Amino acid sequence: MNNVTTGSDLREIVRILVKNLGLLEKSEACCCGVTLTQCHAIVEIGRLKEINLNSLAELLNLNKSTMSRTIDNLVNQSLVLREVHTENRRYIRIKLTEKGNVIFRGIEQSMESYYSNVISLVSGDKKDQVLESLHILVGIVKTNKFYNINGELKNYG
Amino acid sequence: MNNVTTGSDLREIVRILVKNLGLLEKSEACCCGVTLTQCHAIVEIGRLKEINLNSLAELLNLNKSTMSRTIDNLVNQSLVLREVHTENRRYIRIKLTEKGNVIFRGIEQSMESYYSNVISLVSGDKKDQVLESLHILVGIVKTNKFYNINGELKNYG
DNA sequence: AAAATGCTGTTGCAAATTGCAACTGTTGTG
DNA sequence: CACAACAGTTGCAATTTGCAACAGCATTTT
Repeated sequence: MNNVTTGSDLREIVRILVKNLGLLEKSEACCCGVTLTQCHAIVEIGRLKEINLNSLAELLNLNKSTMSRTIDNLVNQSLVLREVHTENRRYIRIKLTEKGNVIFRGIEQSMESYYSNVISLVSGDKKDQVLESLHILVGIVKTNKFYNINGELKNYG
Repeated sequence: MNNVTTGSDLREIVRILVKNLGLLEKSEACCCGVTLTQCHAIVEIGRLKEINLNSLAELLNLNKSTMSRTIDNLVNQSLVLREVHTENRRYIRIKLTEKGNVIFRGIEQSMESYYSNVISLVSGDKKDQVLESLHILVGIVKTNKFYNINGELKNYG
């Protein structure tokens, strides 16, 4: 496997990965009676234990109005608690309810189980290599900038 | 980097990859005045030169009604040609117009350029390893099945 | 040949998602 | 105190999406 002169190979395999994992996430969301965005929100809130609206919107790359309504829905489903921050009343604290936590742990567990399975299918002598490679890619992708067709700079920090 | 006992690491880095690359795709779409779905459609049509509606819908994991309307929009933008298949008049042939091809080539080129850049940032002695690793993962992910929280089997063929 | 079945694609409809802009209420600054 | 800046919410309109019913064509059955 030599002479990597273009990005085509890389693009192709990343395409497949993203597509399959996108489907996986979608399925993961549907199974709990929440939408994909709601699912992402639950995971982020669950990980951070508590967050405010703007931060969550930024994390999920959504408009704050969209985020606000998404939280509405999660509150209505009793999955999320929204309370005014006592020290600065402009902010709200968004947390998971116990019911929300159940969903969250369920998602985490089945994701963990899925990825464990994937790793277990990598032959033993390649596991470290695979993980290292992904780390390398993440390091690059996280800090890399992207120029689109129109020459506009898109930054993905 | 040893003792990979769980899928957590893998999940985390894949998460970041998918998130960043999702953004990339989104940006790529917006820049041409087409939506994300339309952009995906253009790429698939461009690659296959010609395709029918159901196949395209399956490829993009969309309902055929959604697909039909997406094609409507692309036809209205003069990016896509829709004509009845002469041999079997149930089918339609979906192709790119010359204008659509310009967009298509633009997308392909800037994607290629982006991924070339990523690959070029991988240190020389790791390039082969990184590509091999991704191939390994794709092989697994493509054929792997996934059980969600409810124990329902989700198949990603 | 006629009828029945199955397939491809389209449309009516309703629900959900999303972003922009304007707004309310809160905090910090000059 | 007035004013600007900020966090979040809501009105609105556009878009997207899937389900179900439908029309047209092709293949199979009778």
